[in-house]
Amino acid sequence: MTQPPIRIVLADDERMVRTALRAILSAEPGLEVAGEATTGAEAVSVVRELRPDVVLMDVRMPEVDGIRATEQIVGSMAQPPRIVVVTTFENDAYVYDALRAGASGFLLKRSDADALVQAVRLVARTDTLLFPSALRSLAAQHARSAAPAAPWVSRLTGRERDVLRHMADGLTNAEIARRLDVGPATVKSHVAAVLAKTGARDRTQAVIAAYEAGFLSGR
Amino acid sequence: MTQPPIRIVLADDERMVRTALRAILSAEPGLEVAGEATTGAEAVSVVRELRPDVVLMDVRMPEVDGIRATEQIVGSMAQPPRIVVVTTFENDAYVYDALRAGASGFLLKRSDADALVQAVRLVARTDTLLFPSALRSLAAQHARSAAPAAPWVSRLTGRERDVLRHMADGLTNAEIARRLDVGPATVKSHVAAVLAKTGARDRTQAVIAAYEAGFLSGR
DNA sequence: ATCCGTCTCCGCCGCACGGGGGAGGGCTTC
DNA sequence: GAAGCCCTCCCCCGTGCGGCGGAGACGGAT
Repeated sequence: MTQPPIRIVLADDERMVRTALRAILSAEPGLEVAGEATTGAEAVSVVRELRPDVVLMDVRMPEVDGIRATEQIVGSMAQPPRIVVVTTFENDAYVYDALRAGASGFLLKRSDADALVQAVRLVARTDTLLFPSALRSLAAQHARSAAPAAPWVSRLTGRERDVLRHMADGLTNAEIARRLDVGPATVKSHVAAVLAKTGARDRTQAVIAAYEAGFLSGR
Repeated sequence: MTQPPIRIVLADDERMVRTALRAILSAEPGLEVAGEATTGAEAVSVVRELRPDVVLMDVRMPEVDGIRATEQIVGSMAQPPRIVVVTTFENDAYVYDALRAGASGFLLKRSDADALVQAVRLVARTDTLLFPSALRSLAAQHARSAAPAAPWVSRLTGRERDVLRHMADGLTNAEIARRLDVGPATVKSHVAAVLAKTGARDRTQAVIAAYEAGFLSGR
């Protein structure tokens, strides 16, 4: 029943945090802290060298952040370790980005010692609580529409948004005019403004921009 | 340091599975199997009555399946329990549907006792390993594009797919012709075919259809 | 040997679209 | 009260687009 210990690398720029994590994890039978890193870049090289089973990765780190480091590790190793991203807030953006980058799990800094240990043990096993394969594509898909939060969207006037939404429903200018109860010429003006602001050449490109920017999020 | 036990409800139509789960969980200090259910409908009423902390929910169950039961529980209770969906395969569809329904985690049936216990403990804590709030919207978003798998897509010929992809990049017929190294008239023919098969009136509607059908999944 | 689907291309026609430029009324801002 | 922004609407013009009908060439299926 004796198994090889779960080897862990800690990546966090604050010494206090690393010390605390190490203290908790080292006390656990079957867990072993193999190494530490204080920057994202260092994390990548340390992980590549030590080939641990699990990496506890802070999001905020100098130079290269945790997300990017995760990306590089997952992208460059044949059998990358499970990476648990440690974060302070339940910030949505972080979650999506980290999933897309290849993280296997999340841990909030306010979690207690028990949760930490359990999370590490769990994520070290291959197929327990959810994700990698399934969520990877899901996150990738979501990233496209939620990531940039396009700049031009905020520059559209209210009417222009109305018109763009109807354009994205595949309506002609005349149809939009009827829906909005205005003249066709008015719609043309709004369409022209939308094209200018989105940088689109024609209505098709404008609709594409709307989709890519997640402009249609509210249906 | 003594905390109230984590109360669990098991929902699975196979007695063997329930017995096994109960044996494992009951042996653990701090865990308590509060009740069982053998159908989705029964699961809903049992959970509503017992108000457990965690529900282990099988996907395949007579009458109402686990996904639907999860939906009903999460949708009808002010403070719904954490629901862990138990599944045999890493079937993508199940994962997405379950997330959308409000499940908090996943467990494969082949998981060992240890993983089971850890998963339950973990998911019982409020904010440890990821999800609910964050993944809910993510899953909802994904559902739209992954659900139907439009019928017309399979009817497109290879060339028509090429053309549609370029249409969805916002190119004109002339530009597509250059990219594909064919005459403009040829592209027109393909575009006409695409419009007919997608039921679109113009290229804009065709592009919309492509997006809605998740036709652009591969970039 | 025949048929059918696919890919390739042709002409003609009508129209919705988009570009350019302008104009008036209503609103807030300063 | 002048300046700006937004919404509304007008004309003219060129053209990309889509509908219609047709055709030749290649391949696989029967």
